Amino acid sequence: MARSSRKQEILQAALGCFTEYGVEATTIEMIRDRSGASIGSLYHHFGNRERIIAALYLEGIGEYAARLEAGLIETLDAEACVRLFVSSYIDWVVANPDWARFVLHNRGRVEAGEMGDRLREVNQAHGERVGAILRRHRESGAFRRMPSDCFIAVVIGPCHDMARNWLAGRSRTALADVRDLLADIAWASVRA
Amino acid sequence: MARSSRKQEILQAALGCFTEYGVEATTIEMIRDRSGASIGSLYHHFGNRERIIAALYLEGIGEYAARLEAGLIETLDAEACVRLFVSSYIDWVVANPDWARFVLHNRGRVEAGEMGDRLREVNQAHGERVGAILRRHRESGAFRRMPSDCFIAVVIGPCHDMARNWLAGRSRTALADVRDLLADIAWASVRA
DNA sequence: ATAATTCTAGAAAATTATTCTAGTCAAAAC
DNA sequence: GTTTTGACTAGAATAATTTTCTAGAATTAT
Repeated sequence: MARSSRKQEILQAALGCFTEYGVEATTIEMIRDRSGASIGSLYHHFGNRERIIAALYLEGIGEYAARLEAGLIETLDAEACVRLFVSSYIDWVVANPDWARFVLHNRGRVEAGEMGDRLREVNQAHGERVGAILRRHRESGAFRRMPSDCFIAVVIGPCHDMARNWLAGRSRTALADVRDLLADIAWASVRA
Repeated sequence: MARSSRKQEILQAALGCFTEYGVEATTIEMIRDRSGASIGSLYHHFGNRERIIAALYLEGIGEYAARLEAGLIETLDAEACVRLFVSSYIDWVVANPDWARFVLHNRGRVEAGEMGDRLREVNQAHGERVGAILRRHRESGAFRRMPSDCFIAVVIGPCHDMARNWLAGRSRTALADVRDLLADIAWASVRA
């Protein structure tokens, strides 16, 4: 067995349980069962239940953030930049629905817990890198003037809501089908 | 002691604990302590921990939904209607921050749990009443054509994100100060 | 080969949630 | 005015779940 594969097996088992039964309702025993690991192994790798949740969360947003930043670096045009925000988010959700659902519903839990500081660090670092890229466009006058908090919320907020509904099976519209519409609206909302 | 005041005391105590320590970390014992109730009383009123969470959630969205619907009934103009969505949401969050934070972060938990069906019923009924009001405007051509799922997400999504950030103390901008800006953007995003 | 380290195992202990029995209290029925 | 009924409270007992702990297997480094 490859090194630390057990750790990944546990995380995958946990995500499976969380998706199927909800985070609250899954017990350590269920994760142990599905992963084939022992209690000892589980606690060796993660220390406690909460850190399993936090690890899954951090890995999820990490992958998405990396993708977004990689794309942004190559994108010089303000409009393309805004559209990339929308489309890379939608693409990630469509490609990783279980992970996306978990991440969308558990930020508060992780932030309130012992890994909260760690998460805030990671988010802040990511936010600053993205912010630096956006600042160029803002200063060049490509965007309507508004607080930067608002800018992010306006661009990605509709995607979050739409994804949440789609992931919960509440949406009659396929998420992938509204990618371009949401990108249009996002750009129209923030252009100068 | 007025009838069923104990029940409300327990709910308030629970919300206090959830705000202070997070939902995961608060135990029945902590709620018992803060409310002054006994274990027996707690279980008499709610049956289990999850139903305390669900009751708090349902009461929270209920109050907000009632306010919104009351406003919508008196609003005949399409633009005013969209602005009302934004402003009544922001006003509610500013007036009830703890409750708003709890509701924003625990929808998934309640939906996944035993009260999930009940919540979906309530949400669907609310959605249909609101949808009926919006349909008039849509059919009169006041709105840009888009799936109704998208419409809601575009109007209220930025508010959700902004509120989430503000409630978590991540926002430098006061939420009340961007109410009109968000309403402007919402209307610009959905007008024909 | 052997020492060091990481990892796995599962029983034992601790913590937390829930059930259960025994009541109190206030109002309705008689 | 007492009895009865049902809602409510109490806390001990029980059950479920998480966490700790000790021992040993597997892997890596020396």
